[in-house]
Amino acid sequence: MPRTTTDGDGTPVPERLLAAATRLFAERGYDRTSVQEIVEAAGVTKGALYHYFGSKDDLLHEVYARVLRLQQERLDAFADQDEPVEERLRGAAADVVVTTIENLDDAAIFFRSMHHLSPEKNKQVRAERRRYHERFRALIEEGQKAGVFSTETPADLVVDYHFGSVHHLSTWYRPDGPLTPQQLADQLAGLLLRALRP
Amino acid sequence: MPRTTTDGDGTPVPERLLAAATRLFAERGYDRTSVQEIVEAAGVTKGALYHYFGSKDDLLHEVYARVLRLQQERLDAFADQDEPVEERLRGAAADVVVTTIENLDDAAIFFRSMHHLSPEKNKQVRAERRRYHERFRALIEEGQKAGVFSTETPADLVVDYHFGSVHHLSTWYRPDGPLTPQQLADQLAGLLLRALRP
DNA sequence: CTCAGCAGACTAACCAGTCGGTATGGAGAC
DNA sequence: GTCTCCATACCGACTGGTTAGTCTGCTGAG
Repeated sequence: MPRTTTDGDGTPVPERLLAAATRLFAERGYDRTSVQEIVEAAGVTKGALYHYFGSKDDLLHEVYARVLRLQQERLDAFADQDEPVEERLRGAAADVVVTTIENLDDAAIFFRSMHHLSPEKNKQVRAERRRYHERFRALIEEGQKAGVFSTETPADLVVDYHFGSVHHLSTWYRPDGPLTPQQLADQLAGLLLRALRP
Repeated sequence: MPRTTTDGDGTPVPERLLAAATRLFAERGYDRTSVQEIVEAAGVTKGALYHYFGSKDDLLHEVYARVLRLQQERLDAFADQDEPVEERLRGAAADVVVTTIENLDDAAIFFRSMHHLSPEKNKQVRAERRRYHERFRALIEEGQKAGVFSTETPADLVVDYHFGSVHHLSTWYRPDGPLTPQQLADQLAGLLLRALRP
C-alpha cells in the first residue's frame, strides 16, 4: 500500500521486474514467458510493468543493454592496463569467461533471443556488440604487429572463435564441474594464447 | 488430384514440410512460426502435416535427428581413417565447419531451439550429442597419449571450445565474406591444432 | 489537491491441434 | 476386364485456450 517504489523487499520495482524477467527468459525462453508470469514473479501486476517499460520487447532490450555495458567497461579496463599485450589479452579473455559464468542467465538469453528483438533494437545491440568485438580484435592485432602473436589467422577469426565458445558457456558449463570459474577461465584463455603463439 | 505423395513439384510432402519448417524455424524461431505458415510454405494444409507428424514439436525433433545423424556419420568416417591422429582430427574439425556452413539453418535451429523440445526428446538429442562429443574427445585424448598434443588443457574443454565456435557460425558467418567455407574451415581447424601443439 | 505509482478486469488477436469429410489408386471378387 | 471396397493421403472449418497490451480507477505522499 505504500507509494514508495520499493515495497515488499528492498529493491525498486523496475529492478525486480528486470531480475524476474532475466531469470524466466533464461529458463523457458522469451516467447514461452508470459508477461503475467514476470509480474507475478516480481510481486507486482501488469500495471507496474507497463508503467516502467514500453513493452515486453523493451524489457528484453534492457537485459541486453545492461550486460553489454558491463562487458564493455570490463574489457576497456583490461585493454587500458599498462602491461604487455599478451597479459592484457589473457586478462580480458579470462575475465569475460568469469563474468559470463557469473551471469549465465544473461548469456543464455543473449545468444538465444537476439532475434526476438525488434529490428531497430536488434541493430542497436549489434552495433554495440561490434564495438566490443573491435576493441578485442585491436588487442590481437597489436600483438600480431609486435610479433608476439602468430599472423597465420586473421584477428577477426580469432575473436569469433573465442567468443563462440564464451557464448556457448551457458550450454555446457556446469557449476558442479571439477573446475572453478576462474580455473576454467584460465584454461580457455590459455587455449587462446597458445593458438596465437608464433 | 493424384494420390501420389509427390504432387506440385517432385519432392514428397513430408520432405517439403521439413524443408519449409527448417527455413522458417531458422528465420523467425520456433515459437514465432505458426503451423499455418509452415503448411502454406509447403503448399499443403494442416491435415497433411498432422498426417505425417504427431505435433509441431515432432517436426522440430526430425530436424535435429537428421542433422545429428549426418554429423555423426561424417565424424566416424574421419575418425576411422588410417592416418596420423593430427590429420584425422584436423580433417574432422574442418569438415564439421564446412557441413555446418552448408546447413546454416540447421545450425541456427540447433543452438537456439533445443529448449523448445519436449523433455524426453531433449534428453534423446542430448544423448546423441554426447556420443558425438565423446568420439571427438577420444581423438584428442589419443593424440595426447601419443604425445603429439599438449596435455595442458583437458580434452573435454578443448572439444567444448571448438564446438562453441562451430555452433556459433550461424551467428557470425557471412556467405559474402572473404573466405570460402573450406578456407574458413581450414583456419579454424588450424587454430584448434595450434592450441594443441605441445 | 494532485499526480506518480500502481491494480486488475478486459479485449482483440492468434494458434496448436481436432475432426468429420473427400478423393484416389489399388486389391480382391467374380 | 470391371466392379466393389477400403486404406492412404489430404482438406479446412472449428474449438478451447492463451496472450500482449489497454484502460479506468484507486491510493497515499508531498
